[in-house]
Amino acid sequence: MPELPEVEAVCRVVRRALKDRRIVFAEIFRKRICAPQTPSQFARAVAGRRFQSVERRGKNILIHLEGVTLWAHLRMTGDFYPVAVPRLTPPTAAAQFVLDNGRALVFDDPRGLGVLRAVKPAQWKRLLGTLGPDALSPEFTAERFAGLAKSSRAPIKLFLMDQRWVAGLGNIYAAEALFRARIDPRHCGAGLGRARLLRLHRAIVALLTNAVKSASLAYRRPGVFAEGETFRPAVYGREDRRCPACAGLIRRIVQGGRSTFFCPGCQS
DNA sequence: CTGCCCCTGTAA
DNA sequence: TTACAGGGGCAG
Repeated sequence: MPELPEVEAVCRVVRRALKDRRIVFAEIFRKRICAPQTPSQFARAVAGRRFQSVERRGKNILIHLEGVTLWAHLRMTGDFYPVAVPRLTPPTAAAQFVLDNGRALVFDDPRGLGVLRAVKPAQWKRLLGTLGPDALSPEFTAERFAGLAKSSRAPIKLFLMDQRWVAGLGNIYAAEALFRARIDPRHCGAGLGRARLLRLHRAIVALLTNAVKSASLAYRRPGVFAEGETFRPAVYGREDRRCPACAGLIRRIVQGGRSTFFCPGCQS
């Protein structure tokens, strides 16, 4: 999935598509997507509502409509994009929102792991309450980050991916940030010095800031989050290839059931 | 902490 | 055929 930068790019697409629009009705093609709400409950909740704003926190998308909020999570393969002709919805579409200008916003999701839900303020506030600060928000300060990491006994890679501490990093950017900060993903936060934690904080912010620009620029083809020059991981997905910094071989290990890529030479 | 689950697609 | 995929919730 889309991690913070790609989700941000999707938010911009949604904002542009829904600006000044009203959702006439919604169609659910995969009922799991809105569970535990039934498709008709969900559709009824958003039908006829005028769009207000889009908010993002980490990888969560809140589409505020008049009177109700549409909470969306793209998980692994979710994606929003506008279509001109609502009848020509692709087979992978999980849901579609038909708008008052005759166009539609499609929620596409080949794997169907994504989440759509109509929520009231109390619910989405509770949801946000479980999340740490967005990695690109002013609340994500070096002090706060270092303080939290300092008391964590989990491997730092897992700490970074835990949305309760900082929201937005996933498997790719966690690995890339650690490479950039030259920190071994197996170390625990408590075992890292303050200087290294501050360096990691800076690496995260710099990496994501840059990636937001690339992702938004690259965002054109539905389902494709970054292509070409815009996305060149240094370590992610590059097992046994050469490290761009030291030319040593990149390694793959498993942490929390997911692949971690790192350069043993650079990251200690 | 690990492993399994949700689902489908793709590559080895 | 198997392993793996940028996520996350759950049970043990």
